[in-house]
Amino acid sequence: MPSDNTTAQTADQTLGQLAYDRIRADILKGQFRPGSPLRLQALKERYGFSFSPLREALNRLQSEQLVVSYAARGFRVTEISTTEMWDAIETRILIDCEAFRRSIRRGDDDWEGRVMGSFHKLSVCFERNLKLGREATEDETTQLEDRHRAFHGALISASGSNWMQVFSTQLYNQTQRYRWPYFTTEGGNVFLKQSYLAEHSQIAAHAVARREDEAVAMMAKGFRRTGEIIESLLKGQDEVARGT
Amino acid sequence: MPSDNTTAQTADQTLGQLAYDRIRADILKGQFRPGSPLRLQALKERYGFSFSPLREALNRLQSEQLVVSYAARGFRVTEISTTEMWDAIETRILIDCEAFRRSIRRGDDDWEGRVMGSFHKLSVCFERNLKLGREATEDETTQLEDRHRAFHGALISASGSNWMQVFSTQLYNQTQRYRWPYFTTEGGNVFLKQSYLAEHSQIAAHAVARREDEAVAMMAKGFRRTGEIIESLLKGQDEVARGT
DNA sequence: AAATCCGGGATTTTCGAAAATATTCCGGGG
DNA sequence: CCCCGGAATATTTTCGAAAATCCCGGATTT
Repeated sequence: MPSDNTTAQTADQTLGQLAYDRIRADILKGQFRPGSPLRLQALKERYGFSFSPLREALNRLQSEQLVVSYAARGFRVTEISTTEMWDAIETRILIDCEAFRRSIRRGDDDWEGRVMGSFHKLSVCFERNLKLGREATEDETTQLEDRHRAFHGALISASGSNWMQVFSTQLYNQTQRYRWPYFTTEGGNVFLKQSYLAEHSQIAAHAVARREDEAVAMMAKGFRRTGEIIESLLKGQDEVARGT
Repeated sequence: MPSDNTTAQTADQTLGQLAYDRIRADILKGQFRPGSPLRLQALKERYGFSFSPLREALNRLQSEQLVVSYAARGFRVTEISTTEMWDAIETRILIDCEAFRRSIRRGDDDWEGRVMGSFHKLSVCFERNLKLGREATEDETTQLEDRHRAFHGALISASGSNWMQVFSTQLYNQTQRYRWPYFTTEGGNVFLKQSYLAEHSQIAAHAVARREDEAVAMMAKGFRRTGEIIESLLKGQDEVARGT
């Protein structure tokens, strides 16, 4: 059922921007299978936008490597693979760690405020989802994911580099594609463990204490650990699928 | 006078792709002043494409930070500034040097072939333009620029990282915006000097000899030197403009 | 049997105009 | 004289349909 866009257009949101936001969110949450075609008719029925704003969105997503386009054959969701994941992770380590290092050197009180503030919000949400006693709803999971993103954004927010910011966001989006499926498995969110929160807490502490090397090393280690966990889960899944 | 697009569409080029290529090339060559609005009517008259392919192109360029869009107020060419330039350069150093290092470690004979081959083509073109005895035409300058780009692409072509490739290209585009104006000044191409060619020659030599640290250090130094030259030229230009 | 060559339907891409939105200009009031 | 509405104009955004292209299946040829 298409949503109602007639009332939208509040503020400065064009339909194209709205379509972009929604399709991107859906790709990041795996609503479209990697590699599957994004047919305009289907998107029109799903979202209620007409072709123009949809194409606008898809073209932007193409530049961000979330979709690929084939001349006169339309768009597809970009494939995922372990190799691609590690490329995104290692490149993110390169970018984020450098941006983090610079932020630790240059960050002022405002930066410290953003780091501790966003950590607090992450922490509160984390504990809340942890104590639910049931599966988290999509909204609850989305909120946690958003706060996690905001925290990492805050860490590097005093780097002074626009480009690192842009690239970091792009890579965060990519890696979210790999993480999200495991937020919503039967056994609950794989990453919803005290050890994860503790790790983030230590990163924040190192950051504001200006322990550059410790902070950066811990960040890199965290990224790699996440990659390893996902890799092992992916592998297990493959074996199940293959019946081995 | 709009160009004739009726015969185009050879191979798998859509009009949108064509528009993207041409507008991007024109932005990189400073055909549109930084900060100036890109009006659809004007673009339509200039290129002969209708709105849809033009918007398609602009949306893609937006994601690459070559244009900025304002909701319901259209698109503008992204501004340039010394700060922005240094951000692009320093970020490119981060990306390209790491990708270069990995290529030096992992590159096989094919990679060496690409490095030496593309250097040769650059070198030939360089010498040719140097001996012209007159101002280079736009085509001659474009050829030199393309081969310079190809050489830097070859250097990092064995990094094994897609993402670094993508980011490197994006940053190369950005920095070209700053370099191109000085390819075509009255006194001739500022960068058309033997010392520049010699530097690139040494980088290639270090690369195939697998002298990792020397190669990478020289690359970083080259990027920074270019930045300094442009900065001083920009400053001088400002003073002229201001009449000091 | 494999390869090639059509049609028909599905899909994307492009167009031109309508709708929505911004910008400019002008006259009136403070 | 300057500031504020408000119509007229310019521009962007969106729509729906036409044109171009692709895809699938069946018939024909080798």
